[in-house]
Amino acid sequence: MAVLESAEPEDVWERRRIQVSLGIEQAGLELLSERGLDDVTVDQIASAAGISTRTFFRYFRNPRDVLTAVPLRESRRMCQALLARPVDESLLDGFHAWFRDVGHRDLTTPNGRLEAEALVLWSGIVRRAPEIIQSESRAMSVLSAELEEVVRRRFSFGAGEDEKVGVLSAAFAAVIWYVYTRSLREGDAADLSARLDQAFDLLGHLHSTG
Amino acid sequence: MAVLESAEPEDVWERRRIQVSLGIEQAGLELLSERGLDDVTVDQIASAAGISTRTFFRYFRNPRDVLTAVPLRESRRMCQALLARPVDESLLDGFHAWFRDVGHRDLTTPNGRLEAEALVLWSGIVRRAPEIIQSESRAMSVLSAELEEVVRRRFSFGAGEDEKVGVLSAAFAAVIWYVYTRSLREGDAADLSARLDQAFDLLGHLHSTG
DNA sequence: ACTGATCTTGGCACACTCTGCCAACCTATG
DNA sequence: CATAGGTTGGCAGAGTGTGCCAAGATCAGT
Repeated sequence: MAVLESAEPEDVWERRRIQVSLGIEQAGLELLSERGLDDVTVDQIASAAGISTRTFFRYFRNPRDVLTAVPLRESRRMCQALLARPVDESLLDGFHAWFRDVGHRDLTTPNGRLEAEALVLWSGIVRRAPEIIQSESRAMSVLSAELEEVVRRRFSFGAGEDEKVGVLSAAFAAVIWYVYTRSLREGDAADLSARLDQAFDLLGHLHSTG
Repeated sequence: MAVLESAEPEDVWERRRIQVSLGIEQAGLELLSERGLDDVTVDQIASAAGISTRTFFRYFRNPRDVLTAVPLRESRRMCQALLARPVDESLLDGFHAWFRDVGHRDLTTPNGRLEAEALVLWSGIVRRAPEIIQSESRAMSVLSAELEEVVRRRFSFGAGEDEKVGVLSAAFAAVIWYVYTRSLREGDAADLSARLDQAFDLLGHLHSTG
């Protein structure tokens, strides 16, 4: 399965910014992973990434945003992947495909490797400190907004149905996020697929349960 | 010694803390309302509330948390109200009742008035700066957790069905939050009820839409 | 190459955030 | 009052975050 490649930046400046950003992310995630969110300073991340403190703040607002950058990127990628899939495929199958392929991402490029490693580090941090999930819920909020375009197409909603699209996207995002983070805490990768099925089945039969 | 006072409504220290907290909230919300989140310092809130900066940090971590305290309290109250309702009532009817009664809260007590005023100020702030909603999404995450007890009872879920409870609570919280904040931005109070009906109807017929 | 337009960077100054510590103070209860 | 349990304000100090500016990188067009 072809992995979505971020548009090749023609611009040298853009490429450099991505490079620096990923460097900060890697250094930051490693520090966060070994010391915890409250015991890592910006100075530490900056010097580990080989940049000045001043420059750190040009890329991230604080160490927590380094953490949140990971689910934010995953959300964006997932929605892009969903948009590239056939519109008559069920949304659930789309999610299945994404979570199945997530381990198969393109590791031949340096950035691909860095992003894969970032996801692993993020997962470990969240697994060891589940209370962080709440502060990461901004990512779910963004996922909800990004899902709207996907939902609009899959369900063939028209122009005047923005609110329906929003409601469904919010519900899907919440369920996806809940199941994903719960699997992270107490399951293995294989669980995720079954849990997703169960969750969507439950949601799809709401009329009969209450 | 610490056994007998459990029946006591509130001891003096607790009452005082609530008083101070509401004072900070009121002063903070007024400042946030007129100046915006980025132009209010802790010093300003503290002196407006008549306390020291040091004391502010004993009640809130930062000005933003003053804002988030409002939806957090509303969530808690709503879940408490839902738990007090008949278990055979539909959840949607429970929500309707809550949002209908929210304007009828007890204004005969000083704290009741302060809380009502806080909600009005919060609504105004969110309406004028909708981008704040994302940072308030932590409140939705908490709502999801608090709804679990309600969902467990309403749907008569058993001991081994925690994940189902979590999924439904997450979905309901997301939908409630979406509809509520959307109504806030572009509707009037009467809209909320109809929008809720529409949203739950949509959710209840997921099996037929996709 | 040279020049200028454009962009990024690091260092500095400065205001603000947040916590540990401690002496002072309030409120019971005996 | 004496004592215990609790809250408060001030202060020191580390850390956060931004405006500003000089220095350096990149890449036209000349």
